[in-house]
Amino acid sequence: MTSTRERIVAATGELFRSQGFNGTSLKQVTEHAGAPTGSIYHFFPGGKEELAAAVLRESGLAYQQLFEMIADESGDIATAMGAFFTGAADALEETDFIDICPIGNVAREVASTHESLRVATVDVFNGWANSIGGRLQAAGIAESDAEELANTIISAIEGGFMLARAHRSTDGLRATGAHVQSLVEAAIST
Amino acid sequence: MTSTRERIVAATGELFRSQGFNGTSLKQVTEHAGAPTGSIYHFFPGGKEELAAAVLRESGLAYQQLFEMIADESGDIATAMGAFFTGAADALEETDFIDICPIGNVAREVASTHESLRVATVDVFNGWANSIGGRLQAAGIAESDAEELANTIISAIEGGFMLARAHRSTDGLRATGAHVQSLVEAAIST
DNA sequence: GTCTATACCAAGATAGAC
DNA sequence: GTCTATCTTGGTATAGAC
Repeated sequence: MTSTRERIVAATGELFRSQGFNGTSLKQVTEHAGAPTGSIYHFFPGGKEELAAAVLRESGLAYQQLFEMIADESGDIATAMGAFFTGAADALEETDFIDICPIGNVAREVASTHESLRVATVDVFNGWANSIGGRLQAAGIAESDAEELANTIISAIEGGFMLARAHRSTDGLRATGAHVQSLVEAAIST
Repeated sequence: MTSTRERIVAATGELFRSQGFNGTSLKQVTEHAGAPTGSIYHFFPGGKEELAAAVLRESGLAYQQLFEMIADESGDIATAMGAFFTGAADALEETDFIDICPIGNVAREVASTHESLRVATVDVFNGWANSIGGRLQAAGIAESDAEELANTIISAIEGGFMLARAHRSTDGLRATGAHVQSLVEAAIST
């Protein structure tokens, strides 16, 4: 029993994963969501841009919660990061290399063209950085170092997703996960 | 005295940097290049997709040559990587955050939708990986380790570009450059 | 709040004169 | 090989009945 709004947001997120922002038409959204054209403008009067902002913020939060869950289960942050990469790699393989962060897919498309969406992606990235950075600080890393390391980790994740989708292989992504894990371990032990 | 073909490719590359593949229209290309519509189809009978493939391959090669030049000047590969990140960060700031790798901009847009362009991005990434990996091997790192590290470096570069454009700040990119440099130093010293 | 029809415009691509 | 005019399609967005 999902609401029309939820179906529209979910369908847009899925399409963003495989086609990005400019590559996704609202017609495709309505078809996948099983909703009429008018519903998009009923729930999102600002049209495509407002819909996209909602998709970015909501799926960004979902990924953050996923990370928090993995971090809670893993005990220490270094192995948690490794587990996050492994889980993402598995998900990619299982979905023929499309089930991947829609935020990163859209971020470079809109950074210079849609200011409201650029801001939405930054807000999401900052939320992730706070989440990861907090865990790093809890492991004994100084605040400014933790912040920088968190940003590097996010860079490696998003860049790793890019290479994995291009190569249609997760080998590099898994190796990058191991590199990130060792980087975190080194930062904690110093 | 640039040829029409060169102007078209250059204009498309610039537009890809700020708007990506789907966000760039052929009309914009002709306007920026000062060329008529027909010229695009004269030089690139395959239309937008063939033009894009040429842009990706040619600018990919240009970045590879830029890296080789920096690596030659820097002496050791670890400081070369740091210099590459710093140079990219400077270029970003000087151009209001648009002068950035068009390949990475386009890669995630086309990976699941335009097979010929996906292949073009992979070829470019492999060229970079060989270039960086060769330098790492020359510094004494084993072949398979060098290959994996090269891919992680490329991930960090492309992901770092993404965050820098979203944040409109190069602080994170510079910090990531330092992290990459230390990762390379650690790999060499073991 | 749901749905259909449609307005309006920009996209990629093509034809054919020069 | 250059350029203009145009075809066709598909895009976003809106109007208005129900």
